[in-house]
Amino acid sequence: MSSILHIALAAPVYGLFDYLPPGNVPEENLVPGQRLLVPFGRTERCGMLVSLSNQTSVARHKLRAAHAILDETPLMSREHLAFLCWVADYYHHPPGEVLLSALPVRLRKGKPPLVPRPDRIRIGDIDADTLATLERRAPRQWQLLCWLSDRGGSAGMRELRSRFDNAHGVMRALRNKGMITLGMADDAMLPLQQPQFSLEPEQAQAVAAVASRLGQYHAFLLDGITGSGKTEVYLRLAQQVLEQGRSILFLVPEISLTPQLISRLEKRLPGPMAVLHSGRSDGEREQAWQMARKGRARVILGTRSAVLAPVPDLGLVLVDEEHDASYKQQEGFRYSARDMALVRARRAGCPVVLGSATPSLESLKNTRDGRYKWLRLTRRAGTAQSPRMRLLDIRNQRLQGGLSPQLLQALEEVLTQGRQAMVFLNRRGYAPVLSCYSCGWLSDCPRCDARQTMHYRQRKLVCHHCGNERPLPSHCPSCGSGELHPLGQGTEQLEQILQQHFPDHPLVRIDRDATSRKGSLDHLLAQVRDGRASLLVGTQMLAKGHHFPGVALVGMVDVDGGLFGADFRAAEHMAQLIIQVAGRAGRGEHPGQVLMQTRYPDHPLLQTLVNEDYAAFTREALKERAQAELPPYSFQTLIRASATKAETAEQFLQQTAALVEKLAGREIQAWGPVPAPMQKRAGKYRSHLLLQAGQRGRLQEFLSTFVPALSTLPDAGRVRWSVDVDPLDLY
DNA sequence: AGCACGCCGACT
DNA sequence: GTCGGCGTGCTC
Repeated sequence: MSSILHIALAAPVYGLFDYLPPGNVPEENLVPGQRLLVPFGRTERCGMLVSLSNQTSVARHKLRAAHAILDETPLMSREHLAFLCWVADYYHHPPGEVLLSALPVRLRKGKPPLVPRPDRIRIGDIDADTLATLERRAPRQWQLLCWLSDRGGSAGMRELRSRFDNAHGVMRALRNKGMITLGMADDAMLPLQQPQFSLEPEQAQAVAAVASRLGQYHAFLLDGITGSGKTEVYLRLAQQVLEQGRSILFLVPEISLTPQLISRLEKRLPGPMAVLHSGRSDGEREQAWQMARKGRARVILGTRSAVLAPVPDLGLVLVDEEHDASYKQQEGFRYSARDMALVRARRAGCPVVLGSATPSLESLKNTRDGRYKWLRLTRRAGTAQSPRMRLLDIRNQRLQGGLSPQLLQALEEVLTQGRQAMVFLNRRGYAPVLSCYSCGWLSDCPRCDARQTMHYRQRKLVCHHCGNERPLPSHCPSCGSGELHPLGQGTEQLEQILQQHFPDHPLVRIDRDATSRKGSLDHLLAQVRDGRASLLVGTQMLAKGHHFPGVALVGMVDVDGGLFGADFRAAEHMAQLIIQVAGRAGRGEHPGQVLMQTRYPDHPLLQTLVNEDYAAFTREALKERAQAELPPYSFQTLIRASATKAETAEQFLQQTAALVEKLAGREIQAWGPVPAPMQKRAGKYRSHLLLQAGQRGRLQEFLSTFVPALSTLPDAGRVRWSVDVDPLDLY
């Protein structure tokens, strides 16, 4: 009885690779979910055993034996493997890349799992004589022992670290003497910290609605305005799920996973928490991943990729700010963590809650269709009032650095009252382009169809699309004249202008340039929170998740950018951004005001947002989408191709379009090939073919024969191509 | 993705 | 005469 091992390998090849079992290994030792070392071409790779059978479509002589088993116990359950295979199938992405991207980096490379780091410290054997000398000879060790004994002889490692700086050396010394022991917490449920306050009626209703469905799949949209207390709803639900001994997967957007959120959850939810996100080191991520896998952490908090982490006994899935674009991976394996969160909940048989103040049109449509239950939080907690929004018509205005006299006036008033104000501009750098007044030269990027942005302090020109940079020229590279001038504004310039205008009011700028060093964002945010800074300038980083209760005025320098975007989702994203930014104002007791500069004050999108609300905007937008048969009323898949020559990419997609025609019925429409909106990017020419269908099932069925056939097209080897199922933006 | 093979320019 | 540039092809 010869077994065939079906193994996933990280290679851009569809399907699994078949191997024979390693020599001298009893077959019962092979379990799906184990990693194996296998020969692959001339090298050796780490792969994941997905299944065993006695069948293979590979010629007998090509089969090779695996070299070794890397894990005694499998790293993934069969259910989790099945989920990941489902994901690979849905996105028509090579299963090896999907399965291995769900592993922490070291494990993916075939390294042995890290030894679990002890998370608890206990008093060991204390010898009276040694103790006496310790007080004099090693005061730090003495202090630590006293602290431990005050807490009943044991404490959590995290607690210890926050209490003692650089506890590592002290601990090692004590451990060598046997005076302390390190180990794992016994996972006994700690008592819940009951909150001291009660819920608003709407919050209580939302909690009750979800709680009534614990133990079964049900999807909820928690549609709650900024400040209405969505997080409190999550926390109450999580507490109930923990009491049942099940786990919570809590997804948040990239930017909002802050130390404040982590510590808030830690205070309210008992037991260890696994935090998974890209800002942590590989080691930290692996430790957290293992905690999740073994069920030692019952709360798994993370960004996009956390949706792929193994979580046994899943009892609740939470997706905060579900509309956020960072849930969609924009390169390689282009999955949507929000959508996969729903799939996971369905497979695990547990509720899923999507929360947002500005739900995506997709989710709103699902509530209309009855697929999600719509839970609304319409009241701000406490006495906080919703901000007043006003448009500032800047046509025929004398602007100073892009700021109108009205906006400057309003800022002045707020600042002299001793309150905080925020100026928002979704463009970093000093100016989006540098130009020569004598010859018309522009700071074009040599590798993209884009301009290089001027960065003043760093004295350079940078392309925000490919990263290409050069020193800031003092004279025109084309005609040699000294008449170089920046055109337009970025946050760096705003900072400078506002500083000159309000020299007595300390200012903080928050954008990717100002916060690139680890921890600098928290440092800047702290300055705002404790009132050291009264003026904030920044990009959309400001709009996400941070609370600024003291901000009484929000100025938006330019809301016109999103009004006429080429992308059909541009208006939706702009509306979400405006509402999210507006939500930063007046979370304290004062009502805030929001001033938006525009040259199109009559634009229907702006009118609806200002005179009505986001809900009114979404009703209009959904009508338009339905009429145009655009998502969520249809389903799309984008085939992207890029090559060093524009014709090569175009040619491949023409072959692709012909293939669509051959394989598809009327139900699949193909648009293109068309050059991508920014055709040249990072030195490559990019082209698109958009597929669309009225039904998801039809499109999926088509893709499952179509995508594998793509690699057989004549020019497939000459271009880089990728399949983007449910593309979020068409760039 | 790696890694090789393979055919054309500047170097000990 | 070789070292090495990256185009193309394969990996159970």
